Amino acid sequence: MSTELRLTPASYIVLGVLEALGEATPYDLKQAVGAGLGYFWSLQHAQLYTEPERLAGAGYLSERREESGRRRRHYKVTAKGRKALLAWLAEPTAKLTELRDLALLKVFFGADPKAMAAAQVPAHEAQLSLYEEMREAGVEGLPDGAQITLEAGIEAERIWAGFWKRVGESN
Amino acid sequence: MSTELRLTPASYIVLGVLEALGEATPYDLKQAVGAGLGYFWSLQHAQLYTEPERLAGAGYLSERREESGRRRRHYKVTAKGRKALLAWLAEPTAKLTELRDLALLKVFFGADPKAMAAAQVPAHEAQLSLYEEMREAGVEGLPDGAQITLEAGIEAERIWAGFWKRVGESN
DNA sequence: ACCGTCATGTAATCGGTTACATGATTCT
DNA sequence: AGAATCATGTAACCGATTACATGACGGT
Repeated sequence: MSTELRLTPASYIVLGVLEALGEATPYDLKQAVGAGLGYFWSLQHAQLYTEPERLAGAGYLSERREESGRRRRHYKVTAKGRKALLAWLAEPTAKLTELRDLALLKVFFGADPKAMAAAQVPAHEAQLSLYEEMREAGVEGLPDGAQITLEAGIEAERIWAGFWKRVGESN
Repeated sequence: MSTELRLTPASYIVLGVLEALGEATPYDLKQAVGAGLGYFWSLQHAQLYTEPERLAGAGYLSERREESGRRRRHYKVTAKGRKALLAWLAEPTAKLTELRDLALLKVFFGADPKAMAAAQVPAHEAQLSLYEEMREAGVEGLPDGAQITLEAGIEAERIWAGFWKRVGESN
């Protein structure tokens, strides 16, 4: 049965969110991802339809389809899916993320750093404010992982705002 | 003639490197990318064969093929290519890069932060050392853009090393 | 001569994105 | 009732990755 398939980060996002929600439709996933995770790892909404389908086909999810009306698909993590998720979570990674920052790429190839800074500073500051508000709003309720992730996001935005500010001010 | 085509970051990397090198084979590109840029935005070597082909097909590059021996392909930026590159460079971007960090993703979904920190701290510190050595080695020679990018890399690694260290030490 | 590594490419696959489309709801 | 928005999905394309393969070259 089990069609072999490669599990990508998107796969684990679906598994992880679904595990937290219990049972959900692609639209539920979209809402859940958009509520937080999506800020640092977003997915196209279409992928929240195709990825569960892939996973269900390989036995990581079970699918239940409504009989009437919208015939929505509801997915749930199976034992196999849960096992895969937990195995992935249990394995720490030493992998480093590449920056892949478009603004930096342009500067690397000779774009005017000052002009880039002028565009980047406000953008990073806005994102920083947003994250800080999120922290205020949900101080207690957040699960540990989400809390740590949010802190990471705040630090990152703070750094980049500062970095570009300095670039913009350098003589 | 001009087949329309979307220019991706990979396209601009090829254009940018090629503009700096004058004329080059895919292997030259690979070497050039690996020498620096690749640390923050890497490409598969196969893409350094297919992407120039795409670009040449649309008139952004000219192609010259060796008659004898290896029949290597040599590419050069055309006027059209140069124009596209410059237009891209001239347009500052306010786009923010998502973190998309695998370690953070796992922690978000419940992986043990301490264990993750234990794997991430040394990795980030090693990368930091590497960048600092690069800075020592090439203090004067680097073009401005590369210099700024390197500084950004150093800051980023410093932050992340510190971040994970704190995560690992928190009680 | 042989072997390992560097160099050079092609083929096949597929995840992810973009575009297209229609069904429900809610609000005025 | 009509418009706007939210919800839900499918289809097609394609950039990027993976896998496969062979050629040249330097050293022993």
